Amino acid sequence: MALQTPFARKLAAFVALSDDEISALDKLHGRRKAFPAGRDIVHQGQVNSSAYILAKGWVCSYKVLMGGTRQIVDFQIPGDFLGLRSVLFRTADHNIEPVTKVEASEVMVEDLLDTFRKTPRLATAVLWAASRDEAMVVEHLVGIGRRDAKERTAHFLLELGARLKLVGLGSISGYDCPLSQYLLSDALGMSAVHVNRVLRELREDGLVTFQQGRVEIHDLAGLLKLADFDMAYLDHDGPLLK
Amino acid sequence: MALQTPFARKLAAFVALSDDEISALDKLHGRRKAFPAGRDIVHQGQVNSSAYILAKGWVCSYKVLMGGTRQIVDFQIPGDFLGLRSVLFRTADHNIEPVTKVEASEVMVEDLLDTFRKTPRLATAVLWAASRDEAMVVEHLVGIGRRDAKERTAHFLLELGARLKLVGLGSISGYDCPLSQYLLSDALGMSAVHVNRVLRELREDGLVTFQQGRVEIHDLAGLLKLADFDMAYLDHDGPLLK
DNA sequence: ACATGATACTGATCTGCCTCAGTCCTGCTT
DNA sequence: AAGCAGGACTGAGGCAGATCAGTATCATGT
Repeated sequence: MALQTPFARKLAAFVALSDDEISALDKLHGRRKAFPAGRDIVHQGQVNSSAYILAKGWVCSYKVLMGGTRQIVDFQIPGDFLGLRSVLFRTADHNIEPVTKVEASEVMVEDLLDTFRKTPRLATAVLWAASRDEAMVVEHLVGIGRRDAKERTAHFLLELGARLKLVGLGSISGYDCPLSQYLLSDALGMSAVHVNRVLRELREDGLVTFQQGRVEIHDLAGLLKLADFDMAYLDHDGPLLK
Repeated sequence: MALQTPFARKLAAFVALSDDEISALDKLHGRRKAFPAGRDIVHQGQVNSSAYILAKGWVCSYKVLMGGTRQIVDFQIPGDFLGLRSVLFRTADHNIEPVTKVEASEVMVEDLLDTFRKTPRLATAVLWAASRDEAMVVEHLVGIGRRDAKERTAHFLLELGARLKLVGLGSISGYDCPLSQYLLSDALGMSAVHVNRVLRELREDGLVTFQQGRVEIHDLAGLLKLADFDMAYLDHDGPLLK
């Protein structure tokens, strides 16, 4: 059976999926819903929210704190699972906001737990996918904690490129990116003003340009070196679970 | 059947465990090993490392970057799972270093995957535990990205207290803490010098003292307010999965 | 044709935190 | 008892990045 969805394709990188498992995954996809850009799909504190599998468009997950400032934890792109934690914890611990117009399949909690019961290998696969997401958050943590603004920005652009390439939405030399400098600043933990200056510096150094919604990587080697980028945490060679 | 280990106690917060499941969990605990403080249990890039369930002592997980600086991602205390990602990814993406003398039970990969296959509810439970860890990492990310040094330190001390209380190693008013100011600085993403100044400020404000390995919380309300602390991500009211 | 609102971009000033360069104290080694 | 290492602690000076206060450009709607 062919791998239909980007989500199945992602899981297949870890667990060699049987036909039964693939069809169980397909059944997981519930009603397809559309969301406009800007209005939250899930918000902090919401109980019994749904989970989704993202089919089209970009979203970001973020947390708000007292001062009104927010920290974007990660962006999600097609094939990514949304709101798994919100479901497992019953109450959402973060907001999810569409960056662009978005289409996503709803996943019902009971269906999810039921699928785990009937096809335990899929539970392991989802655990793997969640661990991969955690690895990404850890990488952001390290970036914000110990990389300076320029390295951090470079790293971010490289990571995004690598992720998009894995789902067929970009190449090593460039990709379309709907993020504003404000969104970038909320994700990178710096001011929008500074994001702007850093992007100018990267441009002047001949490393990357990010203009009109398009990222072009001009000097990959230089960028990799600046960012100390190691994509081990995104890339694995073949399914672990046969 | 009684819940023997802190690990089982933690999982029971999410999944109501049957006798069969509890004994499956117990069988997961392999050889008990001891490690001296300071020498890494697992290091970045190591392949086929084991996972462990921490029984005694504290460890930290950290990543090193080019400049030789490191970022501590989290500390683990008894009952926590160590190196799950290293196992699922086949190669470790971070280091694990004992902060004190440590005892831990080794978990073999095959046993783990086997347990998931035979008792799928345990797979869901481990997924939940992993998600809880991710929630903690997310909270650190937000802290480093958007909280200033004082708020961040306050938040850290509160979180540690809450976690220790859950496993019976401390109370709301204080706990023993074997961390040096250097370790703190690596975790909080600031210099040791600054950690020292911030701790002094917190002490002078009458909020907390951290001296001679002991944290005493003197003004809980004030500290909670300063840190904008919300323990929803650590605390859940009863098992989700009956 | 003219407001309105996003987003990109810039210069000037201010500040939180880092770095350097120490001191003091305690416990360990020889 | 001296010597030494690790950790807590302090002051002075510097800098990365924040904040403030704009301008320029483009796409909306009216």
